[in-house]
Amino acid sequence: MSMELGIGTKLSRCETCSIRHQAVCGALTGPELARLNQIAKPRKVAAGQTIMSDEDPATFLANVVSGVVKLSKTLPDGRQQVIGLLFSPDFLGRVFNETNPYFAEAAVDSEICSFPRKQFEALLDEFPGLEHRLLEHTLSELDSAREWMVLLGRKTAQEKVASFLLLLANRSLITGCHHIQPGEEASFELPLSRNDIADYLGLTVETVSRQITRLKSANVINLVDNRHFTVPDLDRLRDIAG
Amino acid sequence: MSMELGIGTKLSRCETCSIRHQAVCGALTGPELARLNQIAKPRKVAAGQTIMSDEDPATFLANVVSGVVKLSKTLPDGRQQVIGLLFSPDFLGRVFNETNPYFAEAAVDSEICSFPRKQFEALLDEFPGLEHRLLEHTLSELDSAREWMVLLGRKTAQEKVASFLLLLANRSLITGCHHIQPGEEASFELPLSRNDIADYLGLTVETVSRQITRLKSANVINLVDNRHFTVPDLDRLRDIAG
DNA sequence: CGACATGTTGAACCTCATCAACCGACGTGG
DNA sequence: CCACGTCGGTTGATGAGGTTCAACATGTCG
Repeated sequence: MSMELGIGTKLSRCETCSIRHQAVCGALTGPELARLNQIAKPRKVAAGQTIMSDEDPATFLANVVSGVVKLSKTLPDGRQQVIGLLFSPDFLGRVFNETNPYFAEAAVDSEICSFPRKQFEALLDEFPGLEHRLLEHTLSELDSAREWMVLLGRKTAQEKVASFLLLLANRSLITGCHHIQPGEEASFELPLSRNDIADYLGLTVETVSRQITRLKSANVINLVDNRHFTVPDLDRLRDIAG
Repeated sequence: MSMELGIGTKLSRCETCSIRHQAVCGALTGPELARLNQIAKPRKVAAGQTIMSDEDPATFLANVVSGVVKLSKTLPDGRQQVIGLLFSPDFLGRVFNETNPYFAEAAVDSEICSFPRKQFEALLDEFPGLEHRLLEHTLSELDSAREWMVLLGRKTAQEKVASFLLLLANRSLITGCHHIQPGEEASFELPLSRNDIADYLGLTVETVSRQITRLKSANVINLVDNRHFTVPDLDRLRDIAG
């Protein structure tokens, strides 16, 4: 049985999970982790597939195991705003609430590990360490959201695009565990279409496109293709991002 | 001793606190509440006074007991963004972090009840119920922040101003426990200067001023003075807010 | 090959920012 | 007591940054 523990027994899925220590699950060990394992259901999600929708009841929560998840909200008349990107050890969904607070879809091919909401909440109640991890995670999401509010409210198109590229660079460096040698150009992937980038930055596709070509002309970035770019000098990008 | 309990003893400050059940403290009773009471320090803050600054180390946290607290962030070149308003039972400050994530100042004369951060964190660790309350609070702050991102990124000046007035109306109705009779005009207070409103909405003072007079001309709102307005028909305001 | 999606580029337009003047309220000092 | 400066708010004229609309390029898939 994969949920038994002890020398010689088979390891459970949670125990061998690649993000075990980074994600909220990191709070649990032994029999506690086994309990989580019982309700965890891994799932592959292809790029473009929706994971959860606002309007829908919040039936499950999830960890992002790999890939990128795009969170968005839409105004009645169709205007859209991307309100966040979730990367590898991030947590997805809304605990203690009956409806999802946003629309979530896979930006690139991704893997998530989902939990039925009610059962996960029961575990939160039972294991304060788990709830603590979730709190820490929520707090840092709140910090990021507020940082983004400054961008949306006060930055120019140029600064917005630069900030976005910088964000990707930072996240890629973390999750990829990639160390750049001085002088080495780091290469990054754009997990979003121009349209989604625009919706993330509160701009239009055209403006995003123009600003990207402008950064390219200024040799701040190089485009290897529409979805990959390199940054010769991160500090210069940082300056422009403000 | 005010921290002892039992029939006939004097009630502690926390026990008689007006927001005791609404704030995070609501999780505690009896000896637990007494522990919180030991580290709680109430404080009056005059309008305009700063409460905490980013850059400063996060030495304390607080509950907003009365009044309104303005949270903001400033770009190196001085551009400012108000990233949130805190009302009566809201929680102020950043647990588990060495520096404050924002600049906080009293928007109007306010009272807060502060706790040394380290000691409060120790209580969180000791009383899971307290941490749970804080999590719930943080989650709903995150929801609001994301809602505001839609406003900042996608709404027009007109919609922004209308949304802001609507927000005030909603918060006033909650905290004031005020029930509007059908046909009765509800009256609200603007806790922010035009300048701060602009910084909250990602606009300039001039645009805010123009949009307010526009709403006034359309009879959506009435200004009794610069800091007070009434709304004859909240649904109309809601329509304009989008 | 044509249909479609995604991205870039150009031109015209418009919303909102900028700059400046003005107004009323308030406090201070001659 | 009134002139004066200051502060918060409004209003007007002008202009720039970003949107809108449209054309075009490129790549992909039936």
